[in-house]
Amino acid sequence: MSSPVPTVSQVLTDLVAQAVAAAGHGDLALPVEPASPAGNRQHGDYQSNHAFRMAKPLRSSPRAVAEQLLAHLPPHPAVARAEVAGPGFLNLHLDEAWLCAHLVAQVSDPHGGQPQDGAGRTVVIDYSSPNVAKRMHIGHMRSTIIGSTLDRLYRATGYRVVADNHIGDWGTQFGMLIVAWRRWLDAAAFEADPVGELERLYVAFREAAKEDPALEDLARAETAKLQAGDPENRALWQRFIAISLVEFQGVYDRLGVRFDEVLGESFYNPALPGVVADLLAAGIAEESDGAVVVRFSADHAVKAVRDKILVIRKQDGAFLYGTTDLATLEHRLSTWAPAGIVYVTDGRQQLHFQQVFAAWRAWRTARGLDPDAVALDHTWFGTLRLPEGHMGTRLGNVIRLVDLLDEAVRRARAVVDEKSPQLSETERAAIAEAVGVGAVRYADLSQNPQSDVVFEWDRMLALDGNTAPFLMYSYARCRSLQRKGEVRPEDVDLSALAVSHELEGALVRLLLRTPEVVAAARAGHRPNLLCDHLFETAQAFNRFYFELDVLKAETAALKASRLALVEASARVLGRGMAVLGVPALERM
RNA sequence: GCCCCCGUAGCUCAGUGGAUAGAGCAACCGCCUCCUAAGCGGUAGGCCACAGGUUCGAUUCCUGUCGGGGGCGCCA
Repeated sequence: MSSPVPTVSQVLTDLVAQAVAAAGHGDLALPVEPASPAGNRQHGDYQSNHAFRMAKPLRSSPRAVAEQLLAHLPPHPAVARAEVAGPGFLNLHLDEAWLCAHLVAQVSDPHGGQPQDGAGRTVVIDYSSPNVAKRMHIGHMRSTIIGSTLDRLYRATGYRVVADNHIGDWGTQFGMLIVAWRRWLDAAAFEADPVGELERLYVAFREAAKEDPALEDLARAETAKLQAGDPENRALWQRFIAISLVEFQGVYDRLGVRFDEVLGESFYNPALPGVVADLLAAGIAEESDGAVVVRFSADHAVKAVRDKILVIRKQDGAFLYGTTDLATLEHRLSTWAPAGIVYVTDGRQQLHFQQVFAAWRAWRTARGLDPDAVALDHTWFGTLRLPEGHMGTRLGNVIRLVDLLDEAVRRARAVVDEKSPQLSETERAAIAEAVGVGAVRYADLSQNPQSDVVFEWDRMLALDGNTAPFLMYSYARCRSLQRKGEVRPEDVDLSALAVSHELEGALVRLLLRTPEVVAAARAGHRPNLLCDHLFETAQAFNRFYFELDVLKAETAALKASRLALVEASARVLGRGMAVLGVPALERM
């Protein structure tokens, strides 16, 4: 329907590429370094550092090459002025009328000017993956929130995404649970909080087994019966899964998380003997002390796996999660033919995934198949710890995810009640829910995923400064202004946009950069880049809002222009917040 | 022992092979008769752990040292 809108960086990079060709250096086979926003306003809007790259092969000075590029730079409406500065920077000062027109084109585009570079490609994203029969705690938060944001980033850039929740629904804990269920079930407690009761039963079992080791044997027997298809155990197991999924869904609905598939570990169970047999037959795996292992050589290309062993079948014949991961990989590849698979887990699983990937690649090669048919990516995040140390069900210091959300909403509610007492009870409750949950999501997303996190309530639940509520407030201000001015967003004449003040110019430039930032955040699996940018953009909006009059602007033209800028801001912020999973409210 | 991450303002953290390293919080000084003060402006705060190297340019890349976290055959 509409032609795609290039990013500003793309327009300028193309221009530099043309200058390279016009200067007769098109044969350098050197990809043109993308033009980047200038670090300092005095250095223009964007800068091209490509002359530095070209200088060496040309045996010339960067400065001289930059001068040459400048001389051959084709005229373009975007560029008001270009100059060479310092040792060889090509500084580009952009034309504000062009910037405005480009911003209007961007925000009018169905994709918000977001290049759809993933069009036609599929990516599977594996995230959240909680264990059945346990309530989700804050340890599940990072995978869920970061994963769902990667999901949104990929979709925003045109990919077809298969979000797959690989839940932990298989394993020896079910035997324990079945034993405990039959002995100690508190029916009333189960009625009130089903998964909470399952969790209590599990902990009770572990406690009791310390005193009475015979319980372990009973549990093993029940696990074996379950795996052999015993109808009673199987029915119980299915019930555990069903109630757990209901519980998870409650959290997912609040967090704005949804999956395309929920294929738990048990789904792959039937395939596991075949995987092991195949790997043995292919010579990838071998028997060792009664177990089956994949052994990696001391000079393996992947340094991390050197001299390491991946066990895929235990001495007792049971399979491990590495086995399941291999079967899962095969299934995903044959079912969805993805260009990539992204696993979002804790950083402590780095070695595990390196081993699984290496084993799978060797297996592919042994079958005469392309090991590079799919890009495997383990996107890991830093460990979440409590100020006092580690957290665990058995340590008894877990913070449940629902409790975190409830506390966030409670704090948000106190602020809403104070700031907006005129709103109805229902509306204040809805705002508090959105603000609280948004704050939690943003707190996790706004730092580098790979940093370790020490969980602190006040930081996680902050409502001022660089937080989701700040973005939400900025957006709500746009809408408030439109209501007061009695303009419907869809009626705003965007073409009236012009820059008459440097605060407007700064805002326009930031709004225009958003698609570049979304692309970078997706490519680097770094949602925090988008958080930073939206925060900066919202700050620029608030400065504009504070300093300049919109509805009371001196002239009709100025008012029209500023209303256009407000609408453009609302669209960009709203779109960006949607990618982060932070709700955009009409008022707060 | 080997492998992976981290060390940036008082605190919590961003950041990039580019020009003068940023934000939030905390501290201090200001701004609501005016479109939402969940906001805006200002002051103060730094050997980017340390030492070498790579180059036009290193906080960023490489090597080493020190300090912290994590992982390393039958848990996930």
